[in-house]
Amino acid sequence: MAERRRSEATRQAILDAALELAGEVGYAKLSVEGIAARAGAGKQTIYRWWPSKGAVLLDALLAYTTGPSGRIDDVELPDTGDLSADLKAVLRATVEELNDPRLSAPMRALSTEILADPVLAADYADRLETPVRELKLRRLRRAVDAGEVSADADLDVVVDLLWGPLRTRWLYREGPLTKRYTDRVVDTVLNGIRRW
Amino acid sequence: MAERRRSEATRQAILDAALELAGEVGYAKLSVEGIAARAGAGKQTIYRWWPSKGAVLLDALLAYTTGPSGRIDDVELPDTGDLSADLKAVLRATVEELNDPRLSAPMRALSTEILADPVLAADYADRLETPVRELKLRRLRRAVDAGEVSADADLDVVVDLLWGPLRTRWLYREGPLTKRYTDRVVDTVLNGIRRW
Amino acid sequence: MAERRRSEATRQAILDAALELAGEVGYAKLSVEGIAARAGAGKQTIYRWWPSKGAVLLDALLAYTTGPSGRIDDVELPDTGDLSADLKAVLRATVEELNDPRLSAPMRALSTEILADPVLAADYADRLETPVRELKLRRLRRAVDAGEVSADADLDVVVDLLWGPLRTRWLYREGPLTKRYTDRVVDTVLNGIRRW
Amino acid sequence: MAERRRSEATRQAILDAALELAGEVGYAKLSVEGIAARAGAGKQTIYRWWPSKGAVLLDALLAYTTGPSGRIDDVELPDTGDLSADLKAVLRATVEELNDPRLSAPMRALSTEILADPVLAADYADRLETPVRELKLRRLRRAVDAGEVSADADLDVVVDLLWGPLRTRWLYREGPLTKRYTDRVVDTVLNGIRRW
DNA sequence: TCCTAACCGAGACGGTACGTCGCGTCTTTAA
DNA sequence: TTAAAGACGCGACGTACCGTCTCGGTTAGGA
Repeated sequence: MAERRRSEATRQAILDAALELAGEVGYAKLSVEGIAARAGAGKQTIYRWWPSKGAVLLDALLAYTTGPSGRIDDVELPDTGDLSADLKAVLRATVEELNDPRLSAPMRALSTEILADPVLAADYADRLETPVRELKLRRLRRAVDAGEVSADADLDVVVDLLWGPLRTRWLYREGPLTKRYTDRVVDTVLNGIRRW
Repeated sequence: MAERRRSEATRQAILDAALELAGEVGYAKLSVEGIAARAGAGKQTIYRWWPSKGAVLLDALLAYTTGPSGRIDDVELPDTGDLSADLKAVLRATVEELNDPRLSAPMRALSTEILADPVLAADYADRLETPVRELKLRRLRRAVDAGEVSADADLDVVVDLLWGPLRTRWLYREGPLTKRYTDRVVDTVLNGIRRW
Repeated sequence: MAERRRSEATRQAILDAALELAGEVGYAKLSVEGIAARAGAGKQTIYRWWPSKGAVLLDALLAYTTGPSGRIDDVELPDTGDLSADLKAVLRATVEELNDPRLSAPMRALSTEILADPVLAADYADRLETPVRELKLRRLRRAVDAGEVSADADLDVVVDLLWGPLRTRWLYREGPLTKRYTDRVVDTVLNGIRRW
Repeated sequence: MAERRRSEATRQAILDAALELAGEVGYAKLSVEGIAARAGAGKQTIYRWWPSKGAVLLDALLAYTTGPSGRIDDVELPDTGDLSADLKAVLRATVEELNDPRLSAPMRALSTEILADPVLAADYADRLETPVRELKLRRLRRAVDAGEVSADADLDVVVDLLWGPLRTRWLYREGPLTKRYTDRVVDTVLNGIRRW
């Protein structure tokens, strides 16, 4: 195994410190030096195990959102048989997360790192974006099977339509994130806007 | 009058330098010092007129995209009477812009600044996002009037659905930006995914 | 005449401001910008008439110490016939001046400029140091004529011996400037230290 | 122990660079930035260990004048039994030092800093001025013991009389520094100027 | 159980860029 | 023509972090 004598306590302290500091001081003032100091760790310890500040954040967020198991795959989106209701419920939960500064601040920090660092972007895609997208696709495929959704819909595009606007709105702070907004997104995606 | 004896030549040199450098060295290495050096200007001259690196970029991009007039409002999206075709044409143009590093690099740099700076975000919204959104809304309203689009569609949401996914895909580098992708977005938004 | 349409009021305001600021903020923070602002003058006005910050200070101190006449030559050191008493009186007056921050601070500022600027040093020598030294030499020559002082004394050296130590002590802050100290200097210079 | 893991090589490089630059560019253009660049060191390394540019110069001069030992106390002024000859020899050596730009330029730079910075002045007094003065006083006390010098002479004043005029002449560039001048100073101080 | 390597905290180091201050020059407008 | 005002290019300031590099001290494996 690669990491043999790594101190688990220190690893946790660093992830915690990163999350806390991102929430407290914001992305712009988040520094490796600061994380190390808050964690009571040496800078070298961070550089030994993570290639960048963003990688620390990614690990921290993954650990935080998935809990101790670290597994995403064994989760499923709700499936009550009513796609519209299920999507609205999921998006409402997302809105709640994005409105919680404890989670939102580190996510914004991570996003900033991702924008500037294609390697981190790929890592993020592999470890968070893709598995989560797979969840969403599974739910949509079931809706196709159930005859709720047209068989020739491009489900990848549908995922982007459902979650993309919310992310953009949040990132650019283009407006308040409300449940009314996500409900309308779901309705519009389902029904389209064409007048028949 | 506000700024009276400001040097127009220097202002232009700074905006040009900012755009060039963002394209050449990328966001992470874009520095006020570098912009000043490239422009043959003093750092103080930049700090005198712009509150931040991002504000310079915003001005630079505005000047670049709107040309010498600086006006956005007197532009209109194409209206051939076929909404689907018009939207696809516009989004294809957007794809082309986002695939051009000369424009894409500074836009990415600006986005990074916006994420971290709410003041800049508001400025961006006022001066670029809102006027451009208004263009889009005008075109959609005409489609409503023409009976192409359902009268009870929330046009603000529709704008987000049409342009949001593209922006997200570009920002997070989640996949290639192709005309096929935007065509499908348009089709899906227009038709919806519900099976009738 | 060289200076034709020069504004006397502005000249005075600048000299006053220089003296005041040197006293208030100390040499290190004394700036042309500050003097101009305090005097309500433009920076260019200072650069038009003085070659350096130090030259302003020199003019300011000359104007202050000599009063409106601006003449030094028609002054004389006291001559009561008792050289020792006269020298002690003069040096006590000097001590008093050096202990007065209103005069001492600008003088220290001027000294700092002189150390770094040989041109200013020459100007200072011509306009202040040399005339004052001449006063001192005249008094000593009278003491020689009166038979109080040995005819083969090098009076230039004597002037340095009498005033040099005080200046060094003041510049380097090597000890308190007291009348007891200058009295002893006078006694020692007059009597020598050799044991007969 | 205070400073533990400080790099001795860097320390030396900084002191050397400071001395060289003071000699080459003069005080006015001596900058921390320049010293760091010349020494191949970061600015922060200088600020970490010295409170000011002047403190670097003081250390550099102390290291240079005392050699690797760093001790002043175990030196003695010459004592041939002839005070006049001994003093003249010492002052002639001082004249030579002050006429050597390699030493004189940094000393002038240090003096300029001392004028403006009382803290540095105190440091200078403690570490250079006072020990050297003690040397001088020891030689004079021996002359008193030998009966060469009157027992009621104030030896502190005598030190000032012997070395003060030279320093003033040098600092203000009031005249050439010659051996003839210092010889006359010694003679005058020893004999006094009173006509008996 | 001891030895010894890897890991740890701490933090100095050479750098880069920050945002600020003041320099001396310049240009504009008003008197 | 002089003056107030202040923008300009420039250079240095002192600070914050970067990522790399020692330094002991500690701590867990394999001998």
